[in-house]
Amino acid sequence: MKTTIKDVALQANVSISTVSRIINNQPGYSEATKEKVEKVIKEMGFHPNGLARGLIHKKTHTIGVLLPNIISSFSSKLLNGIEESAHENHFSTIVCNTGPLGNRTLEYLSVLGEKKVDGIILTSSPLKEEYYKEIKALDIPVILLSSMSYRYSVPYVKVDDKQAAYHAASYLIQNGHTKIAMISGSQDDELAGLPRYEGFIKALGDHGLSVNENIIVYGDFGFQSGRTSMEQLLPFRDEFTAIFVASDDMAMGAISVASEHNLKVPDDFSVIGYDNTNIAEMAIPPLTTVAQPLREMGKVAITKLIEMINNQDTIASAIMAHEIIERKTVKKIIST
Amino acid sequence: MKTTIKDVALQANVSISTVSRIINNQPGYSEATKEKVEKVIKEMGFHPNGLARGLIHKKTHTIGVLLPNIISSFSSKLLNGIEESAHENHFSTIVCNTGPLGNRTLEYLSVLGEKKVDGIILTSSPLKEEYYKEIKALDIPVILLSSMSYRYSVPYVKVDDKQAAYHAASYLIQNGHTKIAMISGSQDDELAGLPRYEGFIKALGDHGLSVNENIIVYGDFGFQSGRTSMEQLLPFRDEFTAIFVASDDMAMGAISVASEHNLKVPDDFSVIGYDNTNIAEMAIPPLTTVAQPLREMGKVAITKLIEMINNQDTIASAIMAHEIIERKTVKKIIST
DNA sequence: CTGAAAGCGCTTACAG
DNA sequence: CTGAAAGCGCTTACAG
Repeated sequence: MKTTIKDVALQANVSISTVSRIINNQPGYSEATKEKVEKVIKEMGFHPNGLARGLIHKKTHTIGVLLPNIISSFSSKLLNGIEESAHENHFSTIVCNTGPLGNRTLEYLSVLGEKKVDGIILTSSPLKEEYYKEIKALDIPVILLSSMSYRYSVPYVKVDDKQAAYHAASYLIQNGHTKIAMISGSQDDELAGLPRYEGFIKALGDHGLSVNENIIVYGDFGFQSGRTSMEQLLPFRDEFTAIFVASDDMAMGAISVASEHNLKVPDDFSVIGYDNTNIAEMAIPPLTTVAQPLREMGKVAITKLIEMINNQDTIASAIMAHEIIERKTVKKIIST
Repeated sequence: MKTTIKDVALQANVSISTVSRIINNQPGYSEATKEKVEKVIKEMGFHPNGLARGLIHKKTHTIGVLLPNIISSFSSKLLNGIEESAHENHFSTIVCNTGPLGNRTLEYLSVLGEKKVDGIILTSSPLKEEYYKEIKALDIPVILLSSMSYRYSVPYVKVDDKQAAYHAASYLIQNGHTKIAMISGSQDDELAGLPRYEGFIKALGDHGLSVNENIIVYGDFGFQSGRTSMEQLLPFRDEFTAIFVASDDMAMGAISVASEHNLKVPDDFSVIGYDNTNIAEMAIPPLTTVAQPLREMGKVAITKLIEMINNQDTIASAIMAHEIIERKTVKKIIST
């Protein structure tokens, strides 16, 4: 039997109210009773029941985080920032792995609703109408992380993917590359696929380069699809000197296929990735890539979410700065 | 204002008790009232309040998971198995990143206590006396994952590290290597440092090989320490043909330093890692390593924990099978 | 088949 | 400074 506030009150010979005041640092007791009660609390190892408190305050100090792929280095870093910042603010975080396509999102939303979380972070996936409706019905503050919605006005924190891709391509161009391939995500993917593709195309255009459709191929951001994408690119080997790859994992896949064909990066061609996951720095040679401040983004999301929880009102979104991390996979080319 | 059971009762013109019976599938109402009430529930979008339920049942259907390093691929895989299996069993999981040395463990234990989680999984860190005491005081079932305790009788699920290390070394020996270096974790680390070291030493002994202290160096399992360890090994370059590295991250560090010195794996020396993290398969060449069934281990931990939650009694521990994943970093040597 | 009442463990006016 | 009572949103005997 866990000891309750009643047990403490009995033992200390005071009322429940008094014990409550003391554990909540509210005025209304003498120093003497305070000491007496605190002694009993120590002795009995009393911890107030969070459920009872939550029931009264309508606050659980718990937030729910929905992630499509908990196992990826990308999600881990976001989660790391979220969890750390949540803990600093005395919030616990419930993780929900919604699956690759976010299939379990609705399920999780419903349990988060019953558990009365104070807020929800939806990461890396589009805000579908059904999600939005459920969240509205639940009447819980939400923030989108590494995602956004044109349709619904929900605050978000993310990087500008189009701009980041634009910079990645520009970086290649500044290093003398004019024939540039791309391994892109699907154009159906409004979050990470399309915008990176568009940024790439725009950079080429702005620098007076033409687009060569032969050397734009599509994967799903995963290692394996990087491999197959590279195989599609191989026949056009002499049409490019560099590749912009929309994820580090795909970049690693591409490089490993190249290496199997005795093609060396960056000597035979340059590569710039996207994400700056752990692998990027461990790769041989270390991968030049576009970094998103993932931990930082997680922290900002929490800060904003808590603000929403405390003052009901809407909050501005944040576009976080990306950065190109120069490592060893892009070679400066002297124009021929 | 969220709608409560009272609102539903009022609207449907029945008592609270009846509504309660209906949402809990308990006998005691006519088909007619059931339909009426369910209609109202839909209309009002009523979801029972989990806090109130938890207060009564003394069950929250929530478990707490303590991880020392949420961001590592190792922890992510464990967490993935845990979360998936928890969700299947209708449990939510609160993640707690205790920090590299588990410094925040006590803090988290206390909040998990207040939140009345039904069970706790402590992963990858030793069960210190203070943790054990707190957990006992909280009176919540615990299971150790990728960890164990000699001192306290707490169920655990892990791999036999000593045996796995023994196999890794034996694998090298079977491939003709007789001069084998090791990059180990600290011998002060009873969980992953000492046992892997011991398994390595025992394998050498059992195969009649002598131990060369020059080529046993110590890191902290991280990429950087793999780099510095390799630098310590370099002066003794001709005293080994293979290295057993106690983590994949360190193996990657070692290989990258080697590559900077124009040493190629496996042509110049072989490497076998430990963990089978994502990087292992993305590496060039892909890393031969010892795999732990991490997702599976997470699932087993949940299964056992839930069993403990339901029938108070103690549970047997599980030693999971490890496996050597043969990839491309170990070369068969023909004895000279 | 249905409802009134007590209770889960707390907090918060209210009264003294 | 202190306590009795009502209430947070439910469930569960108990009575009818």
